[in-house]
Amino acid sequence: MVLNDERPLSSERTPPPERRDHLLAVARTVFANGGFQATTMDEIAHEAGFTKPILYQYFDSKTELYREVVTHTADTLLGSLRAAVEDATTPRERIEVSFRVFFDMVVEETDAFRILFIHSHEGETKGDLRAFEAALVSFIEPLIAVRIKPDHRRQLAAGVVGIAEGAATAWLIQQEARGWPPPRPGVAQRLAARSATLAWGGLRSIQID
Amino acid sequence: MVLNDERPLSSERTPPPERRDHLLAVARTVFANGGFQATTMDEIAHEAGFTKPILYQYFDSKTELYREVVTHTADTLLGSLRAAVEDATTPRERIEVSFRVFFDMVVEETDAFRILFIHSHEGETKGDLRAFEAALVSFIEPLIAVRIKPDHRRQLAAGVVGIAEGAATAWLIQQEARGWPPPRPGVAQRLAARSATLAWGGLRSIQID
DNA sequence: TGGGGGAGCTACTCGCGGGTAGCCGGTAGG
DNA sequence: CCTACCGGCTACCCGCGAGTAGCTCCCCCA
Repeated sequence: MVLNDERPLSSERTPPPERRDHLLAVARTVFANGGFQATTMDEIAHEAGFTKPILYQYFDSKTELYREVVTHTADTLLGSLRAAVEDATTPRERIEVSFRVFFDMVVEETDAFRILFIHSHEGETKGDLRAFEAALVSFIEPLIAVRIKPDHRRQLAAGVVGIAEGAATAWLIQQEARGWPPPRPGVAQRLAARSATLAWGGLRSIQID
Repeated sequence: MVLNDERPLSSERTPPPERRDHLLAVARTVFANGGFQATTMDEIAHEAGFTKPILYQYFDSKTELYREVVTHTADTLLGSLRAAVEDATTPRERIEVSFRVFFDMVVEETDAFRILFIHSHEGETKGDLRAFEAALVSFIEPLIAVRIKPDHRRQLAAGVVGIAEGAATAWLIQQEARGWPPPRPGVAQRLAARSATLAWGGLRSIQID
């Protein structure tokens, strides 16, 4: 319950409005490194240059904070995907552009994806993650133009999402093993192009049923 | 430090030797339902008809127990895969039989796979899981006969594994949502055949680089 | 029928970390 | 220069669950 009269606040570090975003960003990084359980609120607060009570001014609980991190990432990706597909015309183009958007984000927002794919989720955080995966599959589903049974289409969509996740996970783990060097330029394009070829080639060979 | 002189032990429920296996099996089910964190040792012990101290006679710690569950499953799957591929002759056959083995086990040993794919692995348990995924990718890698760069081959292998995991996860979640009905007969074949088609078709369209 | 032994259980300790009460110091205003 | 206010921090509480000490009761044997 902060009434927030705007006093000048002379030598302030980060004024409250931006502070929330800052805290979210820090939380994202710390969660990315350690996962949900292993990360403590003290750790996040300290990393952000504050202490726990401040954190609790902005977020009701650890779970809440984590969910916000996850859903923010998920929403961002899904938004980008939808926007990108708008501009594409052919089915193949839609698949390719989707992979491009996906891997661009994996490479540029690595922390976010480490949370989504490397650490998995139990308990309170499980639901959001499943919803995200389901949303990805549902996004891909209508892009599959073959005339097949709904459950077959859904399975193929899950497979295509799996291709992306598999390649992304492998890349993330490799990067981690190498101590997070700066990503080689063009790596996102390469990952996307190869995955798209695999997926598209696979989809082309599906028989109508 | 049990010296285990073999006295008859008349009206024993489960004699120590089998008891360990029993406990492992129960642990697998309970972990499958709740994941690592949410499951307590009390819960496992009680579910097995005993109490905590007994559990600690066979396993040094919760983490140890969990790791044993995970590696047992992983080893079983990898063993079956290796055996199955022996008998196959053509590359396509090897891919197909691998998917068959994989989905057979997903459908028949559902609990094991819920642990591997649906639940979380942070901290201590993370390493084993990653090793398992890496082993799967490494298993698929040599089955890809195209002449391409090593990193490209590895990425494709990760993609193929992703197809399997994506389809498996989707099926598991669907089963859970439906309250774990008995799997429809032939579902493993269907999942395997469709996934194999997707993967094989995709691999066929890869360009040599 | 009494005694000894051991398997298994009850009931505890202890550390950890999420969440919070209440103090403290600095700044601004008189 | 003194005082009042308030942002932020220190220091605490509390529940939970992993791991364990030690009791109990049952079974076997004398």
